[in-house]
Amino acid sequence: MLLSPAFYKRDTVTVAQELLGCLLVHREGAKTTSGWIVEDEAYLRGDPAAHSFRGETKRNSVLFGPTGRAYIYRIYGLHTCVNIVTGTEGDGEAVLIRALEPAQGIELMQERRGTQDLVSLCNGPGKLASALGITMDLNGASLHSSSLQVWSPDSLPDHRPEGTSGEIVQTTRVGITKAADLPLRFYLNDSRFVSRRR
DNA sequence: GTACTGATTTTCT
DNA sequence: GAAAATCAGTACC
Repeated sequence: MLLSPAFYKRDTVTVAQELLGCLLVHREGAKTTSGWIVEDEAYLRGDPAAHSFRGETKRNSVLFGPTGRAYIYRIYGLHTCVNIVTGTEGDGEAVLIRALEPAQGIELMQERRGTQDLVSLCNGPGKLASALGITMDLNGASLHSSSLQVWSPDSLPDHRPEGTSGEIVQTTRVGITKAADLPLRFYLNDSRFVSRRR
C-alpha cells in the first residue's frame, strides 16, 4: 500500500532508514516502472551539503514546502536526481534516492537505459531517474496524488527484494565535498544493486 | 579491477 | 567563472 503522509513527517534519518525496502513507483498510463529502494541518503537542516543550507532559491523551493513531495533537480548539467521531502515542514530536509533493485517494467527500463544488465539499470541516482522516466516536470509532485508514489515493503507479493537479513549499513555520503564525514548514507547490505559499498 | 575525462545546466561568488 | 548529491567511455594494471 501507499505510504501515508505521516510517514514522511518524522525524523529524516528515521525515514531514510525505513524507506529502504520500499517500492518507488512511476505510473505512466498503462505502463508502470518500479524498483525497491536499496540505498538512500539523508540531507538535514544545518547540513552544509544540503541544497537547503543557504536558504530558499528558485531551484530548491520545493524543499521548503510540504513533506511527502518529490524534489527533483538536475546535476552536472545532464543527470536528474530524485529526493523526497521529509521531517518538519520548512526545515528543508530530504532523502536522496540513490539506488533501486528493478521490480516492474524491467523491459522498458532496459530500453531507456540502453543496457540489459539488471545491476546497472538503477544503481545510481541519475540512472534510476532515467530508468523510471522521472523528469523535471515531477519536481514538487505529491507522492500521494501524482504518477510518482512510494509503496510499503509488502506491496508486491509475487516479487520480493533480494536478501533476507534486512541489515542496514550506515556510512558516508557519495559525491559531496562539504560535511563529507557525516554517516548519512544507508543501504541494504544484502543487495547487489547498491551503487557503491563502504 | 582503478584512474581519468568530457558532457552541460544552474547557482552563487 | 567555478563548482556541483553523476555517468559512460577510455586507458591502463
